[in-house]
Amino acid sequence: MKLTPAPESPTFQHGDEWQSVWGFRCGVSSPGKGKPRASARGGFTSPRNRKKDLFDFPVRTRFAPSPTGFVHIGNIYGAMLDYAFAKKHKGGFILRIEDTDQKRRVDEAEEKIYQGLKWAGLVPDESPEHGGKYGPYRQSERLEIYQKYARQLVDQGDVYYCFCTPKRLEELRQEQKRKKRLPKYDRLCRKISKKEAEQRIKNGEKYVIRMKVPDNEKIAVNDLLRGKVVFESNLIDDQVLLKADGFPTYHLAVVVDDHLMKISHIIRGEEWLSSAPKHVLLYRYLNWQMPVLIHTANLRNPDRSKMSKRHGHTSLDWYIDQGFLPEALLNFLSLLGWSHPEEKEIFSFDQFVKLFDLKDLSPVGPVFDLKKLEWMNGVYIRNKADADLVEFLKPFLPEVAKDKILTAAPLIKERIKTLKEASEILEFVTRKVDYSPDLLLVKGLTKESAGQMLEKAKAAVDKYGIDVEKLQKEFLKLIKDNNWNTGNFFMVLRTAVCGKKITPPIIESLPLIGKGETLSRLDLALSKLS
RNA sequence: GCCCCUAUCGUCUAACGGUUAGGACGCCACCCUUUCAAGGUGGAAACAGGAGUUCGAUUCUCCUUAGGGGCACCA
Repeated sequence: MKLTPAPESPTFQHGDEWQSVWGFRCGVSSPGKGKPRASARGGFTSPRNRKKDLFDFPVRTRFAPSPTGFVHIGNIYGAMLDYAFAKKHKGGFILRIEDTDQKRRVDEAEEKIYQGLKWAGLVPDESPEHGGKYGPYRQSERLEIYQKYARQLVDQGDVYYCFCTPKRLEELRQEQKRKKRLPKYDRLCRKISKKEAEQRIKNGEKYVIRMKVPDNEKIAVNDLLRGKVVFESNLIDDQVLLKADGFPTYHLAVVVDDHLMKISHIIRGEEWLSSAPKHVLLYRYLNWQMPVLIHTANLRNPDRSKMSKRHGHTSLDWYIDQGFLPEALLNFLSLLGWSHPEEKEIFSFDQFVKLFDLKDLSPVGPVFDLKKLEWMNGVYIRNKADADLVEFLKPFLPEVAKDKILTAAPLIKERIKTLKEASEILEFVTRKVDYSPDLLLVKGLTKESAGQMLEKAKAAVDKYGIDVEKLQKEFLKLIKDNNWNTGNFFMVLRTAVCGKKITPPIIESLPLIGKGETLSRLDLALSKLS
């Protein structure tokens, strides 16, 4: 059995740096130091001990989503890693639209991707929108390119024409499934001579192009996180590369594009690891240098399944609508599979870019913990200057005037975890919240005593207007003079004015309502008591 | 069915053969306090199991178990 060596990654500096640059050595086991698990598999250097990263070629990463619908939070996670790694090395971050599946294409999806990236601040250097020297960046616009390489592979004899109908393939699969065998193409058309195949094509027969996968080989994939992963070629299907509609499949397109676009590091989800040997084969057939491959763990639902709509909130839009701040979301996401060297939890994205390294990523799929995200978002909200916070708050408080939002900002920033919560906590500002009279009878107060408190509070407001400092003094005096319970007094006032027991500090909230409305609400409360 | 990946508190993670296994979210208690928060202090909470290797394994190897991913003319 022949062993196919793991293809080498792009040019590297020779000598000692090699290992530290790539974080692994191809096919050489590394004794001694290194992340234990990894060193046994391929010899990682220790992230903490590693030398400076030295690249003698520009780092270029790509985010390559399919425009099939909404932007998934996992998309943002992946794009963030791409962006951070590229920027850390002063390299390029490329957006490529993988729209080779006509059936699944959704028109608005591409626009959503641009918006999502913009919101998150992960703006690509090259994209269909921005252009760039390696375009077009939409795969549907690169058809001739794929066809050209498909032709080359035909000429080299590394691929073959296949005329099997989808129906036959389906039946084949069913049969294999029934026999509990590996579902795999039976290579029927591999026997057809090139001449015959070309004749049949001339006759107008529909065909696809499949790659010839060699027998009895071990195909090694070098993954930056997992070291060398070896696959049996016998278990790999003769993958379709060019579909009957002339579009490439992912496997052809991704290899051709990553090479032509000079992508140095392919960062993609772990679901691609199984098809990586196919790509290794294609790089070999095309005689191209293999980029660095890294398969990152997918985000998980609390039940550990791949994060999906069924269980939680996966759409970026949901997070935006809830009022999560982009910097909070990125900070949270950066802590999935990675940790700050000083164990910090809160740090800027710039810090992350500086400290992040692909090699330090954990191969384990992290559960997305919304509670922690909420906490972190709260931290970011609290840390924002009031004037800045106002801008973020405005869309969530369409009925509240800007100056009132500014007044409210310091009162609510310690009480909300998402911007959306502001609308609930400030509900009393724009409307009289209805409540039951019982609510005014705090801790066994009688109607009379509660009424007395409100009468005197009203008199104070009437006299001093909404002057926070004066009211503060006056209310405390009233409490002392009348020998009231401090908590009770403020709670009665709070309920009367806001209609609920949970509000920002009550005196400071009065300016949000104004004198006239405050008096009117106190009157309403008094009438509820009589 | 087959292939591949993975395994530290409930969750996110630190640990690179020798630690009272550290931090964060969440949870509980107390303090502060006009409610709620925020803040402060403290607490409960983990090395999946079994064999090796070693003077010594959370850490290295193997097996088991469990979880995840993949096996399309989808990406």
